[in-house]
Amino acid sequence: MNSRITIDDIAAAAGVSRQTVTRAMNGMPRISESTRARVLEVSERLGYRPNRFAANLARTAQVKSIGLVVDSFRNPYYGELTADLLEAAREHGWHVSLWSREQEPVLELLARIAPELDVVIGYIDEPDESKILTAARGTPVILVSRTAISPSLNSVDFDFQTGFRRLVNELRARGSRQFGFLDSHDAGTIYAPSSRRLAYEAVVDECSAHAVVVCDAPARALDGGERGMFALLDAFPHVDTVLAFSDLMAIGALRAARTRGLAVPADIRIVGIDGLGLGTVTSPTLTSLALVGRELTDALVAVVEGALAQSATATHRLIVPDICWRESA
Amino acid sequence: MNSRITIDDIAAAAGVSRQTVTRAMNGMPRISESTRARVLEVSERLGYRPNRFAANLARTAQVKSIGLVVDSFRNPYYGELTADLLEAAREHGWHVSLWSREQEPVLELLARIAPELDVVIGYIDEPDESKILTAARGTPVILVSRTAISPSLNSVDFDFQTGFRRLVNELRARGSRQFGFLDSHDAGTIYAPSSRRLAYEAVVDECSAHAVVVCDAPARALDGGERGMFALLDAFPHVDTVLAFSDLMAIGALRAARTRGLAVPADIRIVGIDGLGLGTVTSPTLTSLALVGRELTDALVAVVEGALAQSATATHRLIVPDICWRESA
DNA sequence: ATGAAAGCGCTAACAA
DNA sequence: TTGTTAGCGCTTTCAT
Repeated sequence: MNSRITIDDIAAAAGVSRQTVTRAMNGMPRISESTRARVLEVSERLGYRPNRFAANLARTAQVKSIGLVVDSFRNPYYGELTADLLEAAREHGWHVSLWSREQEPVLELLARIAPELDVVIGYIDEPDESKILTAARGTPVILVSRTAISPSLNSVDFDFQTGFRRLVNELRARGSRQFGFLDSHDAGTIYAPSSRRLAYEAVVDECSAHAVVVCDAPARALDGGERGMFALLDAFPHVDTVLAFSDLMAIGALRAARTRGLAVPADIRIVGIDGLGLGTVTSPTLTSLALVGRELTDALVAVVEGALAQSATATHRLIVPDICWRESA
Repeated sequence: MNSRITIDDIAAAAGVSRQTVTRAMNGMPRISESTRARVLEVSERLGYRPNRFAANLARTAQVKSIGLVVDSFRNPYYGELTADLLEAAREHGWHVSLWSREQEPVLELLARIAPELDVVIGYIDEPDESKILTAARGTPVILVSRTAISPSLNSVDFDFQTGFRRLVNELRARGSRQFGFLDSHDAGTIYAPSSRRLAYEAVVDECSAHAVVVCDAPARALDGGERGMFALLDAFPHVDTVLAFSDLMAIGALRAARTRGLAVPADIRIVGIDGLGLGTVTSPTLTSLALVGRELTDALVAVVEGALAQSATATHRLIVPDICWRESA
């Protein structure tokens, strides 16, 4: 908004007061059509562009601006989530700005953007909640895909255990006996079992032996899923059903199975997590535990509303992922 | 920035002037460490959050804010582009906000967001340039994937003809003789050959007969690519090389070829357009004419800089897409 | 239908 | 090192 020419220039040029210019520019009432037309003509001719900071400063009802922090937009999961959130935000008149953690430590990013925002929704991999709160400097934060402990942090988390239980029951009904899980491991970090793996193990332990392989690759690496699947097939050849940390890893696993000459789902069942549209275009199409979608978006909206309302207590939502049955299982 | 408590509250509570609070909050010099600590402590305790509009209004050097308008974040092409642009913008200190055309007519969207932005980069499918200019209301616009005619519109376009010529020459050297093209057709619009198709035809006409099939599906529909490929194989069984409008359509074509029992690239070569990372995880991996990447990002940055400089004349860039050779051709 | 006055909350320049 | 004085450009009262 580098406008050198201001509302006063237009007012002078049109021979009216600033308020009249405001009325004309913002389509307000109490102005005659003729003066409105004249003012608009002048402002057009002079290339007037209102200063948004001045406008918002003076305005009483300010547009709420919410930030979404994701791992990377290269990951289609976040693309789909973003599209959903953008849609919901438009209905609520919120302004959404998007940020990825690819280039910058998350706490630095948070400290940088928080002052500009009314709420931050974030996939934030910082274990220390107090550090997150410090970085956010008073801006409400909504943690996604984890449950906040601190009373000042909102969160939206997934109930993987219930989701997995339903999934495993269904799979067993379809003949699955020996389960395997492909976990993700971000390079450069110390491996800790993901909450997805833990939930899987809790569920599977109840009924049968199972196998777990940790892929030395981030969730979005399809080749990581492929390599992990090879390792899993080598180590546990009896496995007949594989759950992967993400849809992308599952797609990699799909490739590995084909390379090994295994038919999916006849020889081995493969299930992803995410529920991406992408899973509809693989062959076979990918069965998945759906994370993105209406339910997640609705939960985010609800928690954002709570945070905007300045409510003293944090809001939390727990989502049970739905099974999205397709061909691969 | 719904802060009920202002800088004055902090100043009063800390027993200093507003200026001192500003210095403390913004890490400015000319303040003792002790007072800074005290002010920060007070502001923390009171939950003070500076009003960004007031700050930016008073500030001389305002953060430039550039908007990116894309079709949909569900399309991985825009995900990759977004990730690249975000990275570049961070280096330049620009603020990027992202918008998709999924929910709103592009001219309305433009009119709504332009006043908030210093530059708009957009994939805008409105043929009438004057309407775009009117909607933008003075905010510089950079059209992507088309060349602007108007002297007030910037643009970054792709030189498909040169790209295709190189591609076709290489493919012919590898044995391709009968080419086919899979064009995209957005539902609900009157079909007009895409610039990609026209460039392809201009190149292929020079050397051989060829086939074109129009998919009744948007560029991002993989199943559209699949259906189109079936149609193409039915109508032109002699075709040995297929170029698709996008990588996603090419991936659909890959599936169709497999369904028909055709080996890729042995029986038929398939080439996409986009150069997505996604093409590395198909089987076979997808050869593609790369659009996203360093070259596009650099061009966008250059044109944004031109637009921010308020230069009277619009900036234009023409990019020759590079061939990204993988297994499918 | 139009205008005058009074800020919105902050930072910049200049003093002290 | 700290405080004082002026605005930044716009929208809101409230008059007229």
